[in-house]
Amino acid sequence: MSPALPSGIRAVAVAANVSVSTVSRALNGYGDVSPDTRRRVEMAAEQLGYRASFAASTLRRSQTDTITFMISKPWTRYVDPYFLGILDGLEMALSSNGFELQVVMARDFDGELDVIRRIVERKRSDALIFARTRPEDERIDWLEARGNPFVTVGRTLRNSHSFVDRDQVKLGRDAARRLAALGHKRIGHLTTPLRYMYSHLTVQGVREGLEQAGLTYDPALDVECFLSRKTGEEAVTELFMRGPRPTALICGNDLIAISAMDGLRRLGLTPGEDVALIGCDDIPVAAHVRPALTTFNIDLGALGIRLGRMVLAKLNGETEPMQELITAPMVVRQSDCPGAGNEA
Amino acid sequence: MSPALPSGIRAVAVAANVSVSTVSRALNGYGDVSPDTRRRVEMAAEQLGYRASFAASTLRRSQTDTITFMISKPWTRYVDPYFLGILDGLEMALSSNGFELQVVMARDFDGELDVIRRIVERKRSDALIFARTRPEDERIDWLEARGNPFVTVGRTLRNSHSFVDRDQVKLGRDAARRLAALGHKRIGHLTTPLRYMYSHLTVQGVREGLEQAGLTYDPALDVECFLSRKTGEEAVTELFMRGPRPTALICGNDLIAISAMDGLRRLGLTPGEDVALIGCDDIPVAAHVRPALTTFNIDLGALGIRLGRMVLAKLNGETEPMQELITAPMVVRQSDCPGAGNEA
DNA sequence: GTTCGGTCCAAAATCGTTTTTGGTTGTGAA
DNA sequence: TTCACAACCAAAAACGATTTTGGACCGAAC
Repeated sequence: MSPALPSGIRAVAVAANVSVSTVSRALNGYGDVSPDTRRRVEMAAEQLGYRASFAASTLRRSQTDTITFMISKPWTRYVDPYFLGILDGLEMALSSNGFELQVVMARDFDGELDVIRRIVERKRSDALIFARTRPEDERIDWLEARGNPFVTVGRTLRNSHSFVDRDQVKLGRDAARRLAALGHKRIGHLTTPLRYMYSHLTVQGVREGLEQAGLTYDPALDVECFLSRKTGEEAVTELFMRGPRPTALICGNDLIAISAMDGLRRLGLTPGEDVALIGCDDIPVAAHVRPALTTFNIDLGALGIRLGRMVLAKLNGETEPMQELITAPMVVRQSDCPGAGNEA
Repeated sequence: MSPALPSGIRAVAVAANVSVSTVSRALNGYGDVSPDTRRRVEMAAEQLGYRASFAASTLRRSQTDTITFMISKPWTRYVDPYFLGILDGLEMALSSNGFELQVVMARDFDGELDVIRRIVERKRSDALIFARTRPEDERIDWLEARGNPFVTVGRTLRNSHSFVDRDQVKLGRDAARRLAALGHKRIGHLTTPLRYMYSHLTVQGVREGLEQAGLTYDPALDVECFLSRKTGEEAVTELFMRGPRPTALICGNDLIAISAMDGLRRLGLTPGEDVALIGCDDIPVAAHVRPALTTFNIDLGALGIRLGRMVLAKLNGETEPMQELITAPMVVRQSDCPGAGNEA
């Protein structure tokens, strides 16, 4: 009985007429290999379609060269441009440094920590990234306690970790101040779910903006929207039925704003004339609806790139928390009309 | 010098006062382990936060229990609901069978095959799934030649492989027939990029529908849209400037339709009154724009689940190609108005 | 009192790399 | 001629799990 045919790196070694260890050194760019030998090995590998088994090399090096991004599933159907835009930039930053990006999905809120634990405990990834942070976030607590590298998109109440985030406070402030400057006195706010930290930051910004403009903040003008259930349309109906009507609406995102327009029309009001609207995110359709939506643009690709840089720095031994805020510029279109206070 | 502290499965074995192999058998649900021992092992593992290293168990079993979905990057920013909706259902189908879903992104078209090769040659995944197939698709050729399990969303010219797909032909037919029945004689088509197979199938369906309705198909009424560059807005301008104007537009997707509305208004036409529109995909805003968009809904979650089932069947040894078509029902709203032919 | 069958478990081989350790070859200087 | 030193390479020891192989123990049957 002849010995089994060699496979894997061994086959390459045979083909290149060289030892196994030499193949490894040649392919991984180490020294101690003559240029000639290196080329011979590379050609043999190429010809055999050989690449080091991920499992084997990971096991030996205890490094995956892989970064994992976790997508929160409950939101996927509605805020995808958000996630995919980030992934776009992130992938670019990582792949140009020899890392691979890999994405996993969490079934639901409770599942998120489970997903993270599976990844980390099974050592499938060198670092983690996720978004949609909560004011108190057990995922962050767990990762911090375990000392695992990670970066988030979004802050928490403690802010003890590394993150990249949009400057939501400024964004809320800018929206409120613009509407106030346009003469609006009663400004409503259709917020994104308050389960998320960024919603609170926006509320805070709106409040600051209103107060800076000499208006008082009235919580009764805020309605929390859940895109999967309560759209802007329903929120508008509720808000306009229950008390003195606002003349302007700050909307937590563009989808809320666009469906709110529909709700306004249902009440016989003309969005962009009777009621001003400002959205957030500048999704592709924002420029094409009527009235064209005034909103805040965010360069998601750039955000992704910064995330990538940050996580790579962490893997390079950086231990201090890194925290970056990105300013989202307002894109003025037509939906933010002057308020009655201006006409008076 | 005392021996190093045991770690990994060995630590569990010590804690449970049992041999290493017994721990493995207990944790993986094999026989030959008494219920009592099994519980002791499970408790020890739980307490130590132990899980089998992915690399090690993969190496030994040469199975990853992981399915990879590849997202084509060029489209991410615009057609995202498409991808994430599918992933949603897919994740569900896989995780309930003990498999993990993992997503990778391809930088560009040429990068797609590279990504696939990396995954397959490094044995990172048991099977592959991807969408956006082309009439001739080298990814499929490569995977077929190598005999690697995979399933696609979308067909090719040869159709020799397993896929799940929307019934684009029927969809195009339905759209054309409806508009014809509404009295339209000149029906334009703003197509998705013809690089993709599904665009061709839609064109074919539209053509069939027109001919069934006694109209002749005029290629001069088709304009190819690239969402990143030529939006529906530009396409409408081009189409309406260069010849006899159509009175109805079939749009390859909702984003094209919504931006086409904007283009129509720019020409002084009222979408949904002067020109009928039908979109495709039923994205979240479709119901909220004015006029509310008539479009085709597709249950992406269901599509994902079918994909998952199919790929699992393949891993269970099924070798025959499996091919499923999903019918997308039309959602009638307001944008598809009667044509002049009806009024005459 | 053996022998046999079951039930359980320990030791060792294995998966395919990387990395260490040590050895061989050849060249130039003493 | 010999020695030191490069420059290169082969063999073997990891990495951490799974799985095979074989052995211990116990009760029942002959």
